[in-house]
Amino acid sequence: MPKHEVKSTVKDEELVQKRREQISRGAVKLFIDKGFHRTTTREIAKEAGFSIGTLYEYIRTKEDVLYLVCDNIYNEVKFRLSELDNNDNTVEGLRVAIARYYEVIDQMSDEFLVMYQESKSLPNEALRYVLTKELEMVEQFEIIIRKCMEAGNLHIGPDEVSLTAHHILVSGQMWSFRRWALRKQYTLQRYTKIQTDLIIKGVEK
Amino acid sequence: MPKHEVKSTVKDEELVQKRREQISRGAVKLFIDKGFHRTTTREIAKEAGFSIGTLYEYIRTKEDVLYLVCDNIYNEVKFRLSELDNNDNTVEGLRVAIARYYEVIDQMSDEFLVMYQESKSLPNEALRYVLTKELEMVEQFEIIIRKCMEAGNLHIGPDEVSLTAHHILVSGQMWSFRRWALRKQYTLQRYTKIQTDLIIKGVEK
Amino acid sequence: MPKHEVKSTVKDEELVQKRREQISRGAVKLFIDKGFHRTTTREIAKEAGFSIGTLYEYIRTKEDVLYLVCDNIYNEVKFRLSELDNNDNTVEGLRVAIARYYEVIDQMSDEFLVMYQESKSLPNEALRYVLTKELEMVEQFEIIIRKCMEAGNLHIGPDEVSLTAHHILVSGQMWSFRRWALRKQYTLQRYTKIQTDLIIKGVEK
Amino acid sequence: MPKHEVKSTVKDEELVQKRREQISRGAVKLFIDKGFHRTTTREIAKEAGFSIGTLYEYIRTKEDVLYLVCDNIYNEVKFRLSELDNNDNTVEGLRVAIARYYEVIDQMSDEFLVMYQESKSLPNEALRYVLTKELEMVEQFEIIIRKCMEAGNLHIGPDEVSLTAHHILVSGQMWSFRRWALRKQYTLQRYTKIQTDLIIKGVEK
DNA sequence: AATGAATGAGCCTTCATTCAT
DNA sequence: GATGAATGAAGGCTCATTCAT
Repeated sequence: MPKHEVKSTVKDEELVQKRREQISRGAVKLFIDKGFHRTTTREIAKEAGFSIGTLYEYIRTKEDVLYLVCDNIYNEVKFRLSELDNNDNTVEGLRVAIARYYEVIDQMSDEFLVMYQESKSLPNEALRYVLTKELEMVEQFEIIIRKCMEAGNLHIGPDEVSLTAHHILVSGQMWSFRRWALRKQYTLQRYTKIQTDLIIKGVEK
Repeated sequence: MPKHEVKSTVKDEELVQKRREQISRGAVKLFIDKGFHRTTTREIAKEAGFSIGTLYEYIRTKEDVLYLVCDNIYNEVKFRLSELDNNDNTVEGLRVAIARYYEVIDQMSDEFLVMYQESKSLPNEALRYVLTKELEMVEQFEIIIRKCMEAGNLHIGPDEVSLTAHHILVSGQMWSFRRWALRKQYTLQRYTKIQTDLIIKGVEK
Repeated sequence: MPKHEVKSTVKDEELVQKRREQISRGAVKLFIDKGFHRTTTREIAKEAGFSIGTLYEYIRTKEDVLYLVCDNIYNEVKFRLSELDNNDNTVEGLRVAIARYYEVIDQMSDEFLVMYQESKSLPNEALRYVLTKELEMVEQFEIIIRKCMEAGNLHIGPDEVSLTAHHILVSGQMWSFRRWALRKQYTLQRYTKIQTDLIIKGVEK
Repeated sequence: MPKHEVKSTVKDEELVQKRREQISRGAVKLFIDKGFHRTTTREIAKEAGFSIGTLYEYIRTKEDVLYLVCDNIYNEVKFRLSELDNNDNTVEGLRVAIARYYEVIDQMSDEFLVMYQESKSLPNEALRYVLTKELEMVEQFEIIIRKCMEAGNLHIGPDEVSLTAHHILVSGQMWSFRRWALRKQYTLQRYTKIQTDLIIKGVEK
């Protein structure tokens, strides 16, 4: 799946990166606050620190901004999770990976919300690209789980690998989606412990 | 939490109910297709079968329509789940309840998606009301779980009751949110079996 | 060639006709003054006597307005020329027809200018429709000329019929296009006499 | 009428000429294709082969480009017609001049169209200058006609001289404006013959 | 109670022009 | 002299909402 491309009239590639960073950073704030549809391009430009004309030197449509935002969040998540790519094939390694993932979500809770609530507004091609990235994250956990299995540290039906991976992601998203309910009752640490136990005991023989 | 009230200029309460039913039924279709923001009030009126003027005799703002839709979906879900309110305190009863819930979600998948993706656009008061309903559903499962526990059929820490209930809801929503990925690999039956085992084995001693 | 259709959201067909009349009448004034591109839709609405929103109940794009204007002018011209459709097969009858045509152009000089200078901005389909109408006018004169020939009152090669008809139209348009130069030196009457002589003597044996 | 002046910040007069040549040459292409209003200054700069900033070193406004284009076309036409300035006072000489003029138009048909359809967008002063040039061309033909008359080769009322000259120009423009209709029926040669006969027989005793 | 024409604030986007480098 | 990033006024168009009939 090729990266969805956002056209810019500006030639200096470095500047384009910098400006898009500004756009994305500003837009998330606004999207968190009012959602994609209620945010105007003028507000986005203002928040990014330049004029509406300049904004449109770096994007072609408002939807491009949404894509930029989603793309940035994913890359950030991926980057933060990349450190997990260790070779610890124990269940403990899995636990750590899950915990790390929850942490990332906890820190980027707002961004997650935006991404999941607004990505449906992406144009088709961009949406497919984002879904691909989502699958990549599922795969990342599938790999970790399989390594545990191959090392004989986890016993689990082959059908359940994918489901468990999905489940890890979803339980993480739950911490973001339902924080209005969950944070009244649980700390991140407690939530992590309970969920991880649920997942791992659930799949263990 | 009092029900969020939608003002109408029409006196005949029965007619109001009937018309709102029409509005909601038509609007869901549109929201499923294009989302709340991309759907116009004119389209809603047309789908409902009457004029834009008439639409505004039964609602005050477009957001009222969204509320009507969310409210209707919740009521439908609640109604379908109400049959579960039995006194079967066995783990098997819990299994059946979960399965029933998944079934409902499977049948109303589109409506679920709408509700969860668009409810953030509700005005504050209405949003709170909807969240309340969500919590009521969590509670419904908490009650079933507690009954199992009190009957000695399930052993589980007190902290985990609420979380397990949330978990049931979320795993159900997952079937709706991630159908693009999950339905390629699982049937509803298989999904139900695996998830239920996960949940129940996870919480059992 | 089917009439190019302009969509309207308003159902009352009579009202649509009335409003479009208003739009066209107002728009010509503005187009005469500033041309199509320099006229804004807001100005068109204001000149027509209603709000921008109302304007867009009767057209879909700004180009529709241009089409309305061109269509109206053509119909007006055609209506005014329709009285010529007599059965006078003499050269005198041709003279009268030409004179009548020049008169119409003289009275609608501004409208003519607009039509010929702006019609290139019409969307393709509408442009073709307008050209068709132009050809119909050529044909109208061809018919009159042929009748003269068949009655033995005019002798002219078959190839030259069409060209003479075009020539009549163009010499008429010349009175509109070059008025800045011609009106200094000629009255309409004098211009008509000279041109007609030129045309008729030119084609006569 | 003094030549309309286009200001430039660049001192080197030779460079200015060269650059403006580039601008004009590129712009005609674009104007032919999309018209003056739909062509952007960026496109003009690109087509000319340099940056938008550089473009504005040689013009002050977009309208200056239009003026440059119109001026260039006129000069080209004038240059091509200058060879006609012979001393052949026969009717044959007039025929040749007309034929030569039609040829030029046939070759520069697109440019003609641009000039006549877009010159109304020129600022007032520039428009007057262009009209002056148009009159100069009329005069050029008037002179040829008068020479024929004085040599006793053509008999024509004094009033008709100017009109005939105008007519020659307009019949030439007609070949450009109405090519969509005329070229289906006539070759340039045939068109030239018929039109010239019409003009000359028409004015001859 | 129903209709649908009218309204206008406000949105996204373009593009001529400027100016610091 | 050349460049191209920045600007913001202005344009076309939409759509939630109202109100006279």
